[in-house]
Amino acid sequence: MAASPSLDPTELGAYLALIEVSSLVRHAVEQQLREAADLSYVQFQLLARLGDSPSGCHRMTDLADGVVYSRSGLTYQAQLLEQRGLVTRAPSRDDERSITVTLTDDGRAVLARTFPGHIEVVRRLLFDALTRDDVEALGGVLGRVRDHMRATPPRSAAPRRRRGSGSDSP
Amino acid sequence: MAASPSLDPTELGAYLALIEVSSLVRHAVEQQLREAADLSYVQFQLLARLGDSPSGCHRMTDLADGVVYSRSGLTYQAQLLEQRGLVTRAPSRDDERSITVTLTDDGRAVLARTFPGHIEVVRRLLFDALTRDDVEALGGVLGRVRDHMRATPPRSAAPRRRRGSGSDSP
DNA sequence: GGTCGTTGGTACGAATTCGAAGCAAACGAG
DNA sequence: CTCGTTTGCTTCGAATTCGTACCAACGACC
Repeated sequence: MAASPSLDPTELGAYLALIEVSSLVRHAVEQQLREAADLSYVQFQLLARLGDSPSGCHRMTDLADGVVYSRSGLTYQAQLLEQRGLVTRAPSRDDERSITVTLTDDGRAVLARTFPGHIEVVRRLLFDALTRDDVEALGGVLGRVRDHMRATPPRSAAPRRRRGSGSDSP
Repeated sequence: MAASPSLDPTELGAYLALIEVSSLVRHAVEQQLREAADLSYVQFQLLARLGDSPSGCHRMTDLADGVVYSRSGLTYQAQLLEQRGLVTRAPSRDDERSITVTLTDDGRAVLARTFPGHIEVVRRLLFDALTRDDVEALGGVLGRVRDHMRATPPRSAAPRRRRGSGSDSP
């Protein structure tokens, strides 16, 4: 283990700014969404992801992994969305244990109705202070980080069991 | 109001990457902190902020605003930290209704013990994929955004009352 | 074709989170 | 000085969140 894997002031500053900015954005967006469509941020993210998909559907696990959420939490949210008629849940044909979540027309409508306001808040908060170059730099760097994080380490859902000592053998 | 304040693909990508990266970092860090010191992320942030302060103390409200947390949530967390002896709470001398939260020696010790591991995770996740220039660009841009967000709009704690119709007069 | 380990999802309980309501101290105008 | 307003914090109830335990379906292997 490294004795002092300390961060430069620059790195520390970047990290703190990242957390602070994302918290503030989240907070603001959350209020806007709640007020405009009575959706939590996760719910909106789920709808957005489904709307983005060509098929308009996804497996539960992929959704949970995508929005970085616990599986049980996703079950809860999916139930809520289903009760409101914004999504449908049905077992997959390929894999009997998979549940396929599909965006309904109502869901798509809500998404379409909510998106502009959401975007507006984000633009005002995030991009009004930035130049074109800033935005490109930001996107580039964060994209690289995302790829890095999604590649190597444990995914959103940690491996099911956690054996005491070192070697978990296949 | 703008008819379509839509975001470029570039902007949208940057926004999504920001949310995704921050979520992943938060998630990873949270697990590490829980495991290493049985601290939630907020708790750690609070300790860190107090440790950063020259006086080692802050008002409740300033802490809540700093970490972007509800006031009631902060009360809860502060109680928890106080029970564990990591902070002290005492009414302020200047202002009888303010509570001053102060880091104890134990708290400082826990912070010192926990910091390296925390930093290590952040470095591995966030900075191992980045060049020096990347880090500087990231910090610069995000710093600018933070200043922008902290400046203009509603702070973490929304104004107390929200009158029905238009004119709230001073 | 049976068995073991893995994966996808759900129920349950415990802990957290937030907003609204409430209370007391401080401030400002008259 | 006194009243109305604002600010700082806590309590309360309701909703969310997560981890863990659990069940069912899949897959590999013998």
